[in-house]
Amino acid sequence: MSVAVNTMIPGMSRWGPDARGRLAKAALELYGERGFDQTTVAEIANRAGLTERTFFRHFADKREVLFAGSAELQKLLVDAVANAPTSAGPIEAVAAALLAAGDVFNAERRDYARERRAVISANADLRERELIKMASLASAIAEALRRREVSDAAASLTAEAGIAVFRVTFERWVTESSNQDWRALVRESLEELKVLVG
Amino acid sequence: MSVAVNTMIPGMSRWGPDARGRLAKAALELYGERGFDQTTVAEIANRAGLTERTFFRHFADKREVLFAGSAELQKLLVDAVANAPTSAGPIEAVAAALLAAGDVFNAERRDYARERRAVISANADLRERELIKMASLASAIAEALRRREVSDAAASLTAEAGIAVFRVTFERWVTESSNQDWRALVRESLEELKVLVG
DNA sequence: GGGCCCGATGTCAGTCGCTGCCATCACTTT
DNA sequence: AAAGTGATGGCAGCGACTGACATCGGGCCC
Repeated sequence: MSVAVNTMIPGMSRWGPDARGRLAKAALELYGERGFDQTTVAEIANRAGLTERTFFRHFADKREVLFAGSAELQKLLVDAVANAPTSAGPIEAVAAALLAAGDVFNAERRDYARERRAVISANADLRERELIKMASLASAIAEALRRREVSDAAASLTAEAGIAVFRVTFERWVTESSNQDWRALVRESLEELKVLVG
Repeated sequence: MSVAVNTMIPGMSRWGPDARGRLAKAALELYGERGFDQTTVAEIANRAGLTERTFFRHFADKREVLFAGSAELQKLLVDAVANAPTSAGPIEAVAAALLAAGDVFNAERRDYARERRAVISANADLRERELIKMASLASAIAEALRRREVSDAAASLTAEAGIAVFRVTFERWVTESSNQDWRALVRESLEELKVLVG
C-alpha cells in the first residue's frame, strides 16, 4: 500500500484527476493520524489540493467519506442473491452473496480495510454510521430474498443472520495475522452458525 | 397526555422544577411540529424557559434528548435477566426481561411512545442514534447472559434475537389501533420466533 | 480558430451545533 | 452574615454544513 502523504499533493490540485479519490485518501490518512474529531474538513481538502466546499460536493458529510464503497458492496450482494440458482434456498442464496463479496475483500485491499476499521471502531459517531449502513445492507438483502418468493419473515431473518455472518467474517479477515482467503473464512463462519442454530 | 404548550411556560423559567423534563418535553413537541432539522436547540430551550447552554448541560447533543430513558430501560432488562430463576435457560431469561419491560411500556406512555417513534422514524440521524442504542442494549443483555454461565456465542445470539423480538413487539404495541397489553404482544412475538426457528 | 456552453471548483457569507470560561443566582451550611 | 455549592446565564469562539455567485478548463459548433 502507498505511504501516507504528509503534505499537499503537488500537481494534483484543482482539476487534477480523481478529486473524489484524493479526498477519500486524505481523509482516511488524517483520521488515522490525528483521530476523527481532531481532523477538520478543511485539513482534508487541503491535503487533497482542494477546498472544504468541494469536499461537501463529493460527500454528504465528514463521516460519509469512509463509506463511499458501501453502495457498491450492496449492489454486489443484492445481485448475487438475485442470480443464485433457482434451486438455492434463502440461506444458500445469502451464502453465495457472501462468497461473491470476495471480489472486493481481496488481499490487495486488506491493509486499507484494516486502517479503515481501526478508524471507525475508535469513534462513536463513525460506529453509528456503520450500523446504519449494515442495517441498509440487511434490508436490501431481505428485499432481494422476497423477490425470490421467500416469505417476509424468513427473508428478514435470513438477511439478519447473513449480516451477522458477514460481520464475524470481516472481523476475522481483518484481524487474523495470516492472510486468509475471504471465501474460506465465510465458509468457516457459516458453518459455525449452522452448528449454533442446529 | 398533556396538550402541547406553544409558548414559554410561565413561572417555569430559571430554577423552576424539573428543568430536564421541561427540555425533553419541549424538544419532542418541536421535533413533531416542525421536524428535527427545522428545530434549533435555542428554540427548545426557549420553550422550556431556559437557555441553549443549559440544554447542553442536560443532554450531550440535540439527538440524545429523545433517548434519555434508554439507560433506565437497559438497567431494567439487565436486572430482569440477572434475576431470572436459575432454572431458566438463556431464552427464558430474555423472555422474562422482555415481559418485565411492560413496567415502562404501559398504557399511559403509549401516546408518548407513538409521538417519539414518529419523530425518530422521520429522520435519518435519529434512526442512527436509535440503532446504536439498540446495539448497546443487545451487548448489555449478552453480558448479563454470560454472567449466567451462558457461552459467548449463545449469549450474543440470544441477545440479538431478544432485541429482534423487542423491535417487533414495540412496533406492534405502538402501531395497532386497539390498546393491547405489552406482555401479550411479547408472548405473541416470541411464539412467532419459535415457529420460524423451530 | 474563435466563441460558446457546461461541469467542476473556488470564494464568501451565514446558520447552527457544541464547548470553554467566567459571572450570577438561589439555597444551604456554618 | 459569611462562605460554600450546584444550577443557570452570558459570551466568545470553533467547526460542520449550505446557498449564492464567480471562475476556470475543456469540449462543441460554426
